[in-house]
Amino acid sequence: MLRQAFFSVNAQSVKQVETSAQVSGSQGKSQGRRTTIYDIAELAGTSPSAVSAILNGSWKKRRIAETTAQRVIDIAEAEGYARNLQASALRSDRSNVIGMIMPKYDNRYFGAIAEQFEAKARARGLFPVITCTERDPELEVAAAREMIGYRVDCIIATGATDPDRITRTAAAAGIRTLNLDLPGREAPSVISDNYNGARELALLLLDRIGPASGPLLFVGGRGTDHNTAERIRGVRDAHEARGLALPESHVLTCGYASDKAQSALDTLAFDVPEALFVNSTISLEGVVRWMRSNGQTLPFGCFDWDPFAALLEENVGMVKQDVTALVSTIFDRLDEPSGEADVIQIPCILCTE
Amino acid sequence: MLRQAFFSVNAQSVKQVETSAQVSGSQGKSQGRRTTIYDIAELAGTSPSAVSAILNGSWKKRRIAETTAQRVIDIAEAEGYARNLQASALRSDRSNVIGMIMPKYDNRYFGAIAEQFEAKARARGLFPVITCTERDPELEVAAAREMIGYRVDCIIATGATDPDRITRTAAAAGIRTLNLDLPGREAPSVISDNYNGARELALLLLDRIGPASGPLLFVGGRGTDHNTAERIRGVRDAHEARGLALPESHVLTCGYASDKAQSALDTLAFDVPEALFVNSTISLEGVVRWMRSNGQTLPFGCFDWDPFAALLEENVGMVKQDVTALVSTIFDRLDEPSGEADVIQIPCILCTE
DNA sequence: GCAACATGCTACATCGGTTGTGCAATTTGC
DNA sequence: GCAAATTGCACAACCGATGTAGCATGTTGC
Repeated sequence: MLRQAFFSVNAQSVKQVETSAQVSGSQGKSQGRRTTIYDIAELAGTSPSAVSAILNGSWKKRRIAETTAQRVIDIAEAEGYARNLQASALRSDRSNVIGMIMPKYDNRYFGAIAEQFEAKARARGLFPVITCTERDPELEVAAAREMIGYRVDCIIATGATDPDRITRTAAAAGIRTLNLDLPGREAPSVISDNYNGARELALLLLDRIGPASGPLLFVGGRGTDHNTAERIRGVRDAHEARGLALPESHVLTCGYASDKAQSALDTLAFDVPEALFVNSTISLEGVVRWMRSNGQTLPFGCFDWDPFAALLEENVGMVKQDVTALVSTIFDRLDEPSGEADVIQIPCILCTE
Repeated sequence: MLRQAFFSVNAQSVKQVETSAQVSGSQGKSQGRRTTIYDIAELAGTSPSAVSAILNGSWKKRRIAETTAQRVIDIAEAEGYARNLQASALRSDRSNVIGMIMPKYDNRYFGAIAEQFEAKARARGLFPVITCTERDPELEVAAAREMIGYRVDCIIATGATDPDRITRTAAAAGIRTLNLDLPGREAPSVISDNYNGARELALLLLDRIGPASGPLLFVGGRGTDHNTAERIRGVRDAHEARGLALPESHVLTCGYASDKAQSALDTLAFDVPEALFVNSTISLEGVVRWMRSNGQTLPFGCFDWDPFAALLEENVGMVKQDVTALVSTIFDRLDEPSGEADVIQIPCILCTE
């Protein structure tokens, strides 16, 4: 690790910059003291309540003269005023913050959800706050509690291990929750149609390896997880549709970590089947590492899409979840009267080639 | 899209659940009214200030009897009390929130930064808030302003297009900023050693295609971006070290979008060089799509690592940025006395195989 | 010329905590 | 047995914004 002045000293392609203009430390001329409506009121010769009304836009209906408003707005601008949202939220009991609890950031699916959630939240004038809980149920509740402490308007629990616990915790403070990706029983949910997505992909795989090749190997996910269960059901029904059975031994729900998938395959007690159904891109990492280190090349399909995994030669197809539809549907449900705790399922997109 | 009661009706592998226990809507028995220290004080027969001290841990130095403390704690527990952090932060002027501004979530580098940032922040008792600004300078400042409104203790600007603008905006409110991944002039920065990472990878590529093969083609990134400039410098010096020149025509700084990379290659005015230096995994997506659709297979190296891209047959090497070191160094700098606006560079890891 | 009304603003209580100050009640010192 | 010290807590003044209630002016109606 090397430490140096701004722009490496030996940088030739980068213009050397004058250091005279540097602000020392983080203090500008306005030292620490943040401007409040009281400061502005004094400067403008009005009352704090007028300033408040003017700066939060409610001044028209409070009959404040346009000239006063403009004067205050100009001063606020000049002083670099930023409303203290804590104080505002405390008083008005509306934080305008919407929280999302997210298991991981290590795949495109959750990344896309995060980005679209933020964009849609901002479009509604809400401030999005995402927090990642590493699939740890304790951390999920802790994060929910923290968000409750900030009095967020709503919490969206994405892929939560125990969504109902989050719902109950939040409900105790009068805060709504919605479930995304994994369903809960006590709050409205929006998830993918895991069953049909998995069924289609399994059929594709089975037809690729031909009728005499026996069952697929299902790798990854948690057996207790609703989506994994639905996907297994889809894969099983696909086998049935082709006159095959999927034995229990061929379902390796070894969790979501890639190492787990790799070691599950390493310690397989029977001959490796002719194709694999992989239950997440993370598991797929382990699967491909295993294939590479064993010189195997087995065709696989994967539930979840990744641009580079899609280009691997062994790839037969990937199920892409419809993130745009998922996120916009969850926002639609925000507007529901505080609706029923039912589940909306969104069809997936099968990407072949 | 289909809508149905919890757990699909035709689900066979999933236990049917009794619906009697369902909470209707989001209201539990405790309807909306959140418990405050005043409620608890009344229940415990003490004063609100005692409750406050007990529940925020400062009760020992306020000499409050252990028995009283335990009684209050038990009541708080039973009532499901959650401290109003807005009020708390408002009064104490410490929000315990640390903000991060992030350009995208669509690659492993930023995903890993986000996860490690959150973990480290929580380990310090801070609440991490990340917001993604889609590489839009306006959105960056808007997000910073919003965080300032919430009086975050510090803002970390990751890969910011205009970090100094963020620093100045925050400084006006007395809030510190730090720069990660891309350096700024007015706040402490921690970035990767882009020059040496790029140089090493370029040497690897040049040696792979042999001495007579001419220059590489550099694809992706923004020319104005410090890291891209440093990487170009590294690539250029690598050429020089092998007695080659890197002509301007061979530097395609077409931005970070994958489509841009693809179309830049499609409209190339000269013969494609024998190997590519790709400046991000996102650009690499476009590059690989272009190769696939043109039947080309060119060896490439990429600055930034992706587990599946690493497994593509054309891959020669990937530069993995040391996220653990980057994030822990940025947290170290948080503790500096409010230090100099200098840049610390972290070496990268070259992944071949 | 005076009531009635509109206009443009101010005063003040409030949201839920935090914290310096102070004061009884109890314990200790001698 | 009385002063000094300690223990255990309550009071009240905030933090910054919001919104209701109200109070001066000026304007209109007749």
